Amino acid sequence: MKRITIKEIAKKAGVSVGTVDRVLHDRGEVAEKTKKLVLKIAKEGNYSTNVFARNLKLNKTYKLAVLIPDDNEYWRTQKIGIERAAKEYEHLGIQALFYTFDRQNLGSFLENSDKAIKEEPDGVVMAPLMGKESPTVCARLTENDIPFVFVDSNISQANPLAFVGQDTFQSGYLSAKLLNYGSKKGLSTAIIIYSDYDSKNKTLRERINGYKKYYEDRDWDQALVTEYIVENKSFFSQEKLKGVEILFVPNSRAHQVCMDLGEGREANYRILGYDQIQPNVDCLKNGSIDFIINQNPQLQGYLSVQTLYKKLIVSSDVEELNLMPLEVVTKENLAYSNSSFY
Amino acid sequence: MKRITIKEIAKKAGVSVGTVDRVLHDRGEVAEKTKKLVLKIAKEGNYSTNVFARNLKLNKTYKLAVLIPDDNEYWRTQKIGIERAAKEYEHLGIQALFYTFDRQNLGSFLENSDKAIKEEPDGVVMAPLMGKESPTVCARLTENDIPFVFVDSNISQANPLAFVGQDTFQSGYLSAKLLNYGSKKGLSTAIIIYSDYDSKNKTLRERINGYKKYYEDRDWDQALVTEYIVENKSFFSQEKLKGVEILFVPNSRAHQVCMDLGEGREANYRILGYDQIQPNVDCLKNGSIDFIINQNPQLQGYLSVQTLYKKLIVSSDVEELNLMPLEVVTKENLAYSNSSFY
DNA sequence: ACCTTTTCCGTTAACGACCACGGAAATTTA
DNA sequence: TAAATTTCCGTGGTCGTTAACGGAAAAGGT
Repeated sequence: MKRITIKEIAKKAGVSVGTVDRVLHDRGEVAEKTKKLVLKIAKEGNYSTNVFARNLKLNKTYKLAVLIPDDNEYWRTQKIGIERAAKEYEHLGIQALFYTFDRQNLGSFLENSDKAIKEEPDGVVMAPLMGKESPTVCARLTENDIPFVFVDSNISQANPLAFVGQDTFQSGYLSAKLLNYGSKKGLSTAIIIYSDYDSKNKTLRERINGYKKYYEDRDWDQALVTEYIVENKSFFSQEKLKGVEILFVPNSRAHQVCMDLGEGREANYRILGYDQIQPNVDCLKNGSIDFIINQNPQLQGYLSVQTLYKKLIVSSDVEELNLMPLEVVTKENLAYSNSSFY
Repeated sequence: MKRITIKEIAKKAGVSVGTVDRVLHDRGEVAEKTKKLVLKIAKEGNYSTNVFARNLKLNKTYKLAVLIPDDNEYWRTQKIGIERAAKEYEHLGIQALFYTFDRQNLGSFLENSDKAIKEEPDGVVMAPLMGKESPTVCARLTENDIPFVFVDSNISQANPLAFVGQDTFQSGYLSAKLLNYGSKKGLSTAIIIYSDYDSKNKTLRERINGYKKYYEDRDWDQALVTEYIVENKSFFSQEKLKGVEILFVPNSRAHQVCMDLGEGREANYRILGYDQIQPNVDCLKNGSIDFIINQNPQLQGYLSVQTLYKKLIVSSDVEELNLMPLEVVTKENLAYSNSSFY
């Protein structure tokens, strides 16, 4: 079905292309009557702007500000995905500018977000990790009509253009299923949380809740699952893990657990952790970790840019919710979830 | 970094844009000396064609011929992915034309592929399921300079633009890991193959090989794994499955196995199958199937079109190997691998 | 009635690539 | 040497959209 062009609309409406353009862009200076006529004809003719002509004329480079941390492999992988997309869309006018911040340092977040906004970007990719301050930044973006996409974490009230990430609660639920496979009454579980910044994380909480819900749904003894806040490795030399069969590590520190356990003791437990980072991969390979749930950080980064590309350049509708699959990584499918981008 | 335009090249070289254009398109009618000069300047200026200007001028709709089966939910889901991508890229000039064929009927494949090629498509998405005849079709496409992308199965010798699918061998290997979780010496396994057309499948064979390799790598007793060709449900009333702990169904028929077992007997086995089709999903939900390995058919379809879009319209490099993750689906992450596109 | 302001609309020149057309200069042929 | 080719190259129009600019007509002001 052929689309009508501005010129054709102009002819049908008996006006000039300038007028049609003013109507379609709501630039004013056109009588109500002609406006209605033009809109009617445009609709009937199935008008949609010609992406090629539009961008050729505008000849614009779209600046995307990327507001994420850069302090570990997970975020560096996100960055790689973003850079990959940016490169791919480079000659279509996409340009990514990074404003990496330090999660421990609120000032660094505020400073960088401020710098980012001052640059007047056309779109923003951000990780809304700062519970209180992120909404403020989003408010400023909304005010300036700058579309923004969340990666990793979501704050749906902030009304982002899209969210790219994972369902954390469900990932905990799935973890319980995997780890308890073959058991009829549930296995004794220690949830290991190192007492660093990650322990206050909202994501962490939801994963744990998901895990516990699995036991609840099966009427298994809730006492089987215990949370431990670990200060240092001396924890593991105590007798706390006696009788425990499962170690559930709801963040990327599973490799740390293996190391701190020492002396091949990790073979006594079923262990599941998060994020396919190198130290975890090593543990998967040598068999000390059984499962890793991967969040596909590279794909997240890639999709966040792709979403903004679609919005800004192609002006097409975008998926508001891009949930990454709960990707189960084991020693056996490691190579493939690694080599494959998707 | 700004890219040089044709006009700028012309100016620098002291020739007209027409000449530059002839050089860049190798249309001849230009002296060797000027040709070299133009190419040098183009290279130095980091020239690449402006996608917007190019497509505006050409104003072309690219016909993509899609040569796949349509006989089950898996392929219909592939089709949905393709349609989704086609719709998304519609106003960029992409148009998908379907030539669905019947896998049982060689004539239908030949007829449809012939029809497809006669339409002179700009690109082709195909499932090379016909071992002997697919290469012939590919040869014709190569002859006519029509790029083609394989989905689901690969024949790398045919030199496709890209392959979108899964690593079948590894998926079998992973299946063995999941099903034997918690066991130290391997569990007794029956591989169930219904004696229909699927049984001759190459994909099927590779999955089984992967499964067996897992036992081999662990020095488990190979006799633990037995293949059964099943004619009909009477098989299950015999005593063949006595002592068997695992049922590995290397295709999408796991639901059939559950049904044919009957009387809740499926609860006695650990069962894994392939493809997240509705009957399998139902079995996952009621707990009769433990794991499904999903091949992400919708994503496959989507990516195959996206690949051709990149090649034809954006003229960018494309990923030659797009391996889908070995997505493990359980009752617990079902909703999410369902609702999520990626 | 005349001047000023506002409202409304048409004209036009890009954006970069593409290619048909024609024509000058160089080369070959008669 | 003139005519006929061949080689090589420039011109100009087009794709659809955008937006600056200017101008006519209508409305308002004195």
